[in-house]
Amino acid sequence: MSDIDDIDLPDIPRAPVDPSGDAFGPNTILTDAELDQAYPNRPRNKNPTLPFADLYLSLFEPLLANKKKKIGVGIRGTKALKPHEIRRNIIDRFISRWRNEVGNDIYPTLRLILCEKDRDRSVYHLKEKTIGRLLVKVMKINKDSDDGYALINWKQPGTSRSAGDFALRCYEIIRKRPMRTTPGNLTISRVNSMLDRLSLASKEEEQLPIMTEFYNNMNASELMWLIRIIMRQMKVGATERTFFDAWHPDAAVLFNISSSLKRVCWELWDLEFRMDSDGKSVTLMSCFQPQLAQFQKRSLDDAVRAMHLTSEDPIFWIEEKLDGERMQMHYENGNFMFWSRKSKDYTRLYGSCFDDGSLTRHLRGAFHNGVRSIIVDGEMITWDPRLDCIVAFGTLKTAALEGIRNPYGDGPRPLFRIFDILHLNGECLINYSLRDRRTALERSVKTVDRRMEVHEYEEAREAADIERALRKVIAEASEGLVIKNPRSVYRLNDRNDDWMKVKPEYMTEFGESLDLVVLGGYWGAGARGGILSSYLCGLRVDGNHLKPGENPMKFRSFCKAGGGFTANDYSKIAHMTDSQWVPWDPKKPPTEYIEIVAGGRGVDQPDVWIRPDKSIVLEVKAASIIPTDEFRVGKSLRFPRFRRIREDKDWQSALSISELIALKEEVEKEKEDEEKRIEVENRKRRPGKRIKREYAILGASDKPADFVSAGTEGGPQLFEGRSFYVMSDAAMPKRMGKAEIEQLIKSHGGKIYQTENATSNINVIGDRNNVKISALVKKGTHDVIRPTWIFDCIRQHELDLQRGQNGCYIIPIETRHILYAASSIERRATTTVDQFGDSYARDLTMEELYKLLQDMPGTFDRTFAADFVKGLGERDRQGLDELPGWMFKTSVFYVDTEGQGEVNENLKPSAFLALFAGARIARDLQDTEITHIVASNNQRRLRELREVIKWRPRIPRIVTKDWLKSSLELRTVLDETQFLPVPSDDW
DNA sequence: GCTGATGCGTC
DNA sequence: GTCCGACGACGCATCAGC
DNA sequence: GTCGGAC
Repeated sequence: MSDIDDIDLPDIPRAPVDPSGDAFGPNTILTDAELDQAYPNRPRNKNPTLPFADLYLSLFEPLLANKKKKIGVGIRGTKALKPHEIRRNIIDRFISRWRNEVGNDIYPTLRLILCEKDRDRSVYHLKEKTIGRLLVKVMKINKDSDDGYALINWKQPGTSRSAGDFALRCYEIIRKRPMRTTPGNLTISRVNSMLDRLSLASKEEEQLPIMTEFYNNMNASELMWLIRIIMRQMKVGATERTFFDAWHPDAAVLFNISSSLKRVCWELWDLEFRMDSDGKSVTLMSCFQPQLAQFQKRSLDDAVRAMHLTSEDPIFWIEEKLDGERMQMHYENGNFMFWSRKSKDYTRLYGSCFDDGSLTRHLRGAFHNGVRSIIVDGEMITWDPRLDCIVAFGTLKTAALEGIRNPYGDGPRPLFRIFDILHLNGECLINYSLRDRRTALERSVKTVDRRMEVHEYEEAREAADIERALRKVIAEASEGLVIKNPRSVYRLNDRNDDWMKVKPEYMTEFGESLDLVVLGGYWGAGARGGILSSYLCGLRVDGNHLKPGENPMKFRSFCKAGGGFTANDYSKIAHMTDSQWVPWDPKKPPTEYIEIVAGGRGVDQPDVWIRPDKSIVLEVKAASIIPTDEFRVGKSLRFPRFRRIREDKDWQSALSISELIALKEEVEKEKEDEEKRIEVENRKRRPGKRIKREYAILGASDKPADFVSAGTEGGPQLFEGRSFYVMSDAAMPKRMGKAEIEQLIKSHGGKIYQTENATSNINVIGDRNNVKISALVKKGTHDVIRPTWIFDCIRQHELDLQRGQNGCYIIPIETRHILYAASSIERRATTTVDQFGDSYARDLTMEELYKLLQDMPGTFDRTFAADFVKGLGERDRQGLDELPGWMFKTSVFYVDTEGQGEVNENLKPSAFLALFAGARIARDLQDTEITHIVASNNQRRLRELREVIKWRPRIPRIVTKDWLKSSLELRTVLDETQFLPVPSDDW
């Protein structure tokens, strides 16, 4: 008897495995025979499909005409129909006409009406810009003519009211041509096959003839609606819900379990037929619409109330909300399939069997015996095995691709965290409670360490439990929490109170809130056509960033804000900035005031700009500050949204670049503090139990802190005379945009090029295997060095400067700096030794280390250091191999003795660590070269220390031993302010 | 051949 | 409450244009 | 993802 059979499952008949559904991907064009086999009961039409023009004449335009609520249209004696009732009537009439005149197969037309849900035809790669270009060619007009310009700049307000409505603008322009005015004679079926061809065409030379064919056979209205279909934006005031309801009472259910329009049309054409509970099951290899979590905007108590706790079962669940991608996985007898939240097939990325893919090849033995088939729901995240932590959002695809190329490498890789199960061995589980599903999940899936894991949850009873979890989440810079009702069934394609997301912003105003100056504007689309609906915001250049002689009213682009405005906000802003807007000329950008990313790169240039002193200040809220290449500041906002107009502020009092850096640090510190508080609380409750911080390695999120000091004025420049080609952003030890890295290099005198052949002896920098880097690696002409090396060099340089040394010391390459070695640097790196024979890269045993320290001649007491090695406990030695010998080369440490003349036992290992990393150990606190004091958190002693060092020209940083340890673990000198000893009296 | 523009899909 | 469209950031893929 | 607005 297998484990699964232990689960008490009611006797639900086994759902048949559907042979149709998603087994054929988009654009598989099947023969009739194949179709007959896959869909034996599909309906056949008795007559040809209706003319394409009928769609707009009897459906789209009538629907559009009844989109808005009309008052007083009731005919005398009858009750006025509500717009949605009118719309429903229109749809009903269209469907019944189709049944009468054509037959029961409505699929050809429904896939045009609900084009955004049609997954049987893949994407066209055509949007406004490209369609505009094609149309110019199709109509053989000059792209610089008025009409050509109006097509490309479709959002720009002009003479007509079509600003922001691309299809409408096309209509206006097409209508002027000597074209047919009466509808053409293309049938819906013919349009479908032409669209099939269009979706297979990828190049302009293939697209153009098809578009021309459309153009020659349609009138302007038909073309307008065709363009809406191609762009998958009907905007007709009726979406799939309305059509499904009109088509068949089970249509929505079938769509939710299959995501297939084809099945909705071909299996539910008969109104007499109703699906039974068996048919309503989630089935294997058929993509279902996942359940979503509702945003909880009321109080935590309300959230708890929504869990419907009873005295018999007063429990709800708390899960961490993971910052990855929602993914469903289907498995049957060695075959896998994956789909994303919006039903995109990702099997190619993660694998179809145990022999391929970035994930599935590692999943042998992931299921308990007896599991023949299973469907699970979870979050795909990125895991870095080297740091043993979750990698920041946005790296998943990269990691998965790398996992395919290099399945057994030790780089970041996909990790699938499963939190639900929908199907097991032929049984659909959606109608079981979450708690029962969980039991089934735990009995069927085995953890494959850091590849596929069952997501943890925590049982809770009251709001205080959420609060506690929330604080922990803040400290770990996590996304938030999901609160789940363990008694709830799985509701497909639904957002309800059974799953609720709770975000930290709710409690504390932790989300960043920033006052930004508006620099530019963008014309809006659709309902916001004809107005400036989105604004380019910027930061004032100040401090070191402003070069002498520059206009102090200089701003750099930082983010765009286009959400959160009410209609009233827009009119107010329009009023406040009236007649101050200047069209943006890409050839002559107003660089005196506004800097955007140079060289044509970066985010779209604004349509219009405004002088900062004539502009306004917007308060913008965001989830976090993130690195970017698109904005000149090098940082941007995640999920930015407008809050209010700051009429009390102007360009001078709004946020500047230095203030942003300060703000960022402050936010991080607050998080640290919060974390400490929770640790204290937890300790009180469970003394001795260590806080498990599996997923939040110190410094993994954002540290080391920013390099605030750009290069020094006048002094020697670290990278003087060196050339660099930065090929990617930095993933380690923190994420940093390509532009930001380039900026960093430039500010230290380095020259930046955009190709490796620009000059000889170029340093190629890269941190991931993107296309460009892969191509270069293939050529094998250049070494690719990780950005960490740049950071290490700069940090070292900054330390040198602190100590008054002006030398420019370039750190030798170590193995960990190498992304790819074409030459012999790898060998050189491993054989590089310093003057004491201390390997930069090779692991040292404790014996070797002990000997090394004893043999070292020099200015300080070697036995003092060597003694530490002997005295080290096993625990302290762990994880301290492979230490970079240069890291603290120019640092002078004083390990506090608390005036006892004897180093505190707790601090002993610190001294050893520092020493090994190249630091000098000062024996006397009076030594004025001391750069760092390693101290405990004894409040009285801290006060004494600060008193002693207060007047020194170079004030040493007081740090905890954790700073040293973490710095060494991460191989980077971390920001000291994150590791200030926190005074406490109990030590 | 490389670069930038454009589109798609994730959040 | 629920739905829907108009917006934000990123990374990757692909093609047009030089 | 976020948000406002229509219903």
